[in-house]
Amino acid sequence: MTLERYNAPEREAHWQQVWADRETFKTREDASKPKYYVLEMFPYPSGRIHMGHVRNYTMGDVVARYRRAKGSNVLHPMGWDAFGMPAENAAMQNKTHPAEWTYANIDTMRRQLKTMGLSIDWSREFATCHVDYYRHQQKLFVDMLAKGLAYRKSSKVNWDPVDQTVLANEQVIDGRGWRSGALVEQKELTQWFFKITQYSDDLLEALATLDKWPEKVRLMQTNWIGRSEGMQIRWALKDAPKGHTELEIFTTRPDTLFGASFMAIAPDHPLAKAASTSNPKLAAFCDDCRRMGTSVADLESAEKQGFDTGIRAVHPLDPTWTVPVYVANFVLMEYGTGAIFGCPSGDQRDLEFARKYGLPVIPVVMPKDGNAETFAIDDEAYVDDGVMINSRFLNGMDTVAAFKDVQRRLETATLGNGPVGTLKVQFRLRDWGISRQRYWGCPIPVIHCKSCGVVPVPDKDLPVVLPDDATFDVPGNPLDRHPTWKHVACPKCGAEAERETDTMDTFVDSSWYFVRFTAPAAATPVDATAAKYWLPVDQYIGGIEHAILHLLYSRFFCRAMSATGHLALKEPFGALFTQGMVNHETYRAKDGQWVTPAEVRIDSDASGRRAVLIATGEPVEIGSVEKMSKSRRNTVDPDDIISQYGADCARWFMLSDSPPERDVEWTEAGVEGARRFIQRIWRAVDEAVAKGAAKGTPMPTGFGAAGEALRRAGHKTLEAFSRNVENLRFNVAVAQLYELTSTLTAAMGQSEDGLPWAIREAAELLIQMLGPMMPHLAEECWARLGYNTLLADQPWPEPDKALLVDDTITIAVQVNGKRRGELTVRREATSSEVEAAVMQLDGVLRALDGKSPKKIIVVPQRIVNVVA
RNA sequence: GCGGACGUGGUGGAACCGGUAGACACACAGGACUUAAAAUCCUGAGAUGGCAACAUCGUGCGGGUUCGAGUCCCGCCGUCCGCACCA
Repeated sequence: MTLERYNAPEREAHWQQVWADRETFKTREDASKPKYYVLEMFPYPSGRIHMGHVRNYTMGDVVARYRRAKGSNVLHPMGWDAFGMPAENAAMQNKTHPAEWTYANIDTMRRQLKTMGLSIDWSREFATCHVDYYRHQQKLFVDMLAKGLAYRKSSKVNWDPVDQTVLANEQVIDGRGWRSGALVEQKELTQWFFKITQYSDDLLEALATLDKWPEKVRLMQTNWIGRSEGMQIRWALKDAPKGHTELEIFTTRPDTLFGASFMAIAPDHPLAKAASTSNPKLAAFCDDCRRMGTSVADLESAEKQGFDTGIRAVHPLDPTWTVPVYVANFVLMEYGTGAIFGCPSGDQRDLEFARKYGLPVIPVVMPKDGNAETFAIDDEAYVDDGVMINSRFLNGMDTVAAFKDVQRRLETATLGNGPVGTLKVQFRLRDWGISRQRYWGCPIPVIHCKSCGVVPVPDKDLPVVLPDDATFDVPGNPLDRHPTWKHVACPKCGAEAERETDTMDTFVDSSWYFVRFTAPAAATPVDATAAKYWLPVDQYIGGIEHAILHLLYSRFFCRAMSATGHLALKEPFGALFTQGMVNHETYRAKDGQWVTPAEVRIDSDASGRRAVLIATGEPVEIGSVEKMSKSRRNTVDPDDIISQYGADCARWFMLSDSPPERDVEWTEAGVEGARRFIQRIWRAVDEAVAKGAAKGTPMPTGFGAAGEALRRAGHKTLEAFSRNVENLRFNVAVAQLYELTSTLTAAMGQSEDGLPWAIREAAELLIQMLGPMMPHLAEECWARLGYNTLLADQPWPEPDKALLVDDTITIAVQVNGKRRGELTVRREATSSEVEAAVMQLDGVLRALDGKSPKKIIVVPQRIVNVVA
């Protein structure tokens, strides 16, 4: 055979050029077609693309190309999540500018992505660090401010006293700053927040409508929002500082009120602060508690600690009963009212606290089948529902009835200015703090004026542009220390004023980029017509690591943008798919150093696999399979793979074997397998051109057995493949193409009237199905099959329904549930026909051993079970 | 601690709604072609016993429902993930 091997790198460059020249993937608004918006989470321009990107964008590209062929008008854009800390860190280390570093990375990564042959409309590309993007984000901010969706409040930050800078949580390692190693302190700063809690209920309830999201993600968001129903109850205080006549707490268990033995308030609670002024020991205790907060690591093991304030609280259901008020380290100011009542018998934390400080433990709920005389609490609280005991008028009720009874009594009782207790829904969700004391982010467009206060930058003065000439040689916020940038006149009164020097969290940038893609050049943040046509995103694909924050913030932004008139949409992503990670074996040399896969050669035989260093032949230890990471040096550079084997090979491997939601292990052997398959397709098409009918030959009137079988295989594969791609079951779809290829190859070894036509048909179907997965090879084969059109422009073939159902079928025959043979019958065979045929089978007769069957269960077209 | 997912050959994984377990691929073994190798093609293979036909066992473990269970139910064991003092 003189057929040359398919030269992937060379042909891939060719087809990428053809697509670019013809603007094949440029999206045009076309109301005559149904729209389909496919989006993969846009990358952070960290330097180079990695295999995770390759997997993510391959999956998205299969969907995009498939939908396009199916007749949808597809939007498949790409951009850059380009603001963020790494650029600023790089600037400090390398004495460059964050913009320079970022744009250089974008150029590299764009070039890399283009070698993947993605069907992306590159004309819509943008980077969030460009003023043409963030100017619109500033407009959104100003509008949210006007609507009360953005506000300022005092909040704690991690403060590095040596570097004099604010640290993100991930920059705090074991309670110390990641650069300076100094002990991190908590510092109060006034910061900007988005009022996401305004939509707590809506964000929670709308999860039910997202039926094309993974159950896991919806559950994670449900837990994150954390809705709980309970009561807010006010207790009168005795011996309290002036002005503190009562204490309000939140509880989900008002039914256990008679089990109360103490009150506990957060160290930051106003009552704690008031009591501290006259009590130095208490003040010292509160300070201790605050320091504990910094080292999140040992929070888990932190012991319950409390301090008796001397204040007493009056039980709301018995004015003669008082309990002590403690400050406790486990009560959070941010949740509920920052105060609780302690019921040790019904809550494990309260129990530990009570045991430590010798407080009473009164059992108030026992299991339904419990004995009130003997039921006691030892070292485990009883937290389940049950029957009330030791609770006066509640005794004998179940917990639900007791809740209602207490609610009725507290709502009618009054204290001070209103009812003692009110029904209340609490959420775990907190407002979203967006202030970052950094340079490389979207400036928050407000001005602080001594007389006018916080003044939003007027629309006519937008955008607030980052100054190019910031310095990065010392820690701290470059915007704040810039000599001129922050000094401006107040837009209201004209007096000297200062710009806000905080920039926005980069999660803000990624909370609406998918909207901007629908009209990336619009003069306003959103083009209403384009947004209405394209949104919501039909299929969003990305990593599970964004299951909570990014997706929740984007859902919030849709609501906020709708409230400010920019959008009319609640949910941004109709369907979500979370893909697994790319893993690789790890290798360690004798000296314990990690070794990269590129430096290692694997030899394997029946006795196992061994790894050696290519350079020296020295043996290398094969370690566990881990997520690709720089620290373990088990990464494979997509550039190397693509330049050596081609993009199609990398794409095909990513889609094969592992289900897309699960982790995939990148292996050299697997890549070799993909490469072999590419050559196999190449040869098969060559053979099909030689042995198949000429292009455009009319269909023969009849086919022999081989032709008929090949046609059925082709159409059945088409039907199943399409279904699997639609359900993103790429690994199964891939297996089907392997199978069809084998069937086609085998058929070409035969000869029969009509078979050449069937061969051409099967080859064409195979190539068309291959199109979304290995687009370059498919174009090449399409041309070889005699077409001068682009495969990328071909409509998706429709299976011939008549070929999907067989006239005769083979079904399994069981005796007592054990398979004893099989039976080939007409598809429409009646149960009695099947029964009769079954009783002729050797295997059945042998298994029956002369006995006659009790009954025969016939499941049409499925199975027969003879019960003896 | 709470919540969730998963557990199938040597490996990755298939198996629609409860109906022939192991598709497809990798690795392996044998064969063909070749002076040889590479490449390619063909064949084999869950385990045990048997020359074979075939039989028995087999989807983490133990029970259950069913004519029939990888799939459904109950109880364990293991692995992974998320949240974590949320009152």
